[in-house]
Amino acid sequence: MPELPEVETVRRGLAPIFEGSSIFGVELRRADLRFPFPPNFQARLKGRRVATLRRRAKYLVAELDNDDALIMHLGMSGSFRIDAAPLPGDFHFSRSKHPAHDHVVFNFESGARVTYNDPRRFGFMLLLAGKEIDAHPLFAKLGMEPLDPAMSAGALARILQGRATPLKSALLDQKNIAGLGNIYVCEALHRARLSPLRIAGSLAASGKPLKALERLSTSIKAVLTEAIEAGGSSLRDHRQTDGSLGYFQHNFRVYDRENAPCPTPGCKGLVARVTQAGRSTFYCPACQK
DNA sequence: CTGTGTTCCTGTTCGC
DNA sequence: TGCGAACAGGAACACA
Repeated sequence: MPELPEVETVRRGLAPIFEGSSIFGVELRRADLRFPFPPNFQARLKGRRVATLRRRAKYLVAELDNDDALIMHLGMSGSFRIDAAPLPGDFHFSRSKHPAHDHVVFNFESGARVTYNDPRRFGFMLLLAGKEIDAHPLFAKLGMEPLDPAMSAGALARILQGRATPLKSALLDQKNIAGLGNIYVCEALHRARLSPLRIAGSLAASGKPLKALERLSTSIKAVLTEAIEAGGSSLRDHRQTDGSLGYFQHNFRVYDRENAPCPTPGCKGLVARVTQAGRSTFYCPACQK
């Protein structure tokens, strides 16, 4: 599931539990996810208070009171679940059988419990010293946040200038813009009426008017903002931290809608599906140029 | 610098 | 109904 809007939705769900709370203990149900957990993972978290829970690209960053940071990535299938605090003496709460693929459990001193579940285990967790984050390989090359004020037609022009790669690939590359994934790239390109197959650099030749890039910038911000407001998208069984479903998937214009009529007013096209870099791209060949 | 293919895993869906 | 193949939101990597 998790592209920027889903990760942001998770962050908003977890923040009231994490921020200002002290970690009583962490349970690991296995030794690794995508990567092994860092050495002394549990010991380094125990007793720490979480200062803030922020998001960078598709990463969650829990900044701790000792200046360490817990980095969490949801991969393809990761999700968090918040369980209500148990009543005093509630044995069942702590002893009940856990669902399949519950890999990490955070117990807070407040009694709140947050469980990380990830069937495919493409997600991972790291512990970094606060100072190390920006220099870490996973963060050092990340591009700009698409909802940052710095994101603009001009910024897109600088990124895309001279690039021979298809526009979709360029937008999916986290080194250019950080946080877009397959769904929202398809959706943003449709809104901007730009073909995912178009060579990225062709939009940004020097001296070229920025009109198309203005549309792209606006579309990216709009689709992400709307998706966050809708609580993200729930494909398959993905849920928010409180168990409710996001509903932005009902607003997809092209994603997973092969052969559906193009939703652009007045357009007679049908949504097509092609493969780029091994992944499905959905777009309207009639109105996306 | 390119794009493509592969890999890490499991679950769901689709075609026969 | 069963069974195998294809495919799925990410991202690093090797390779040509």
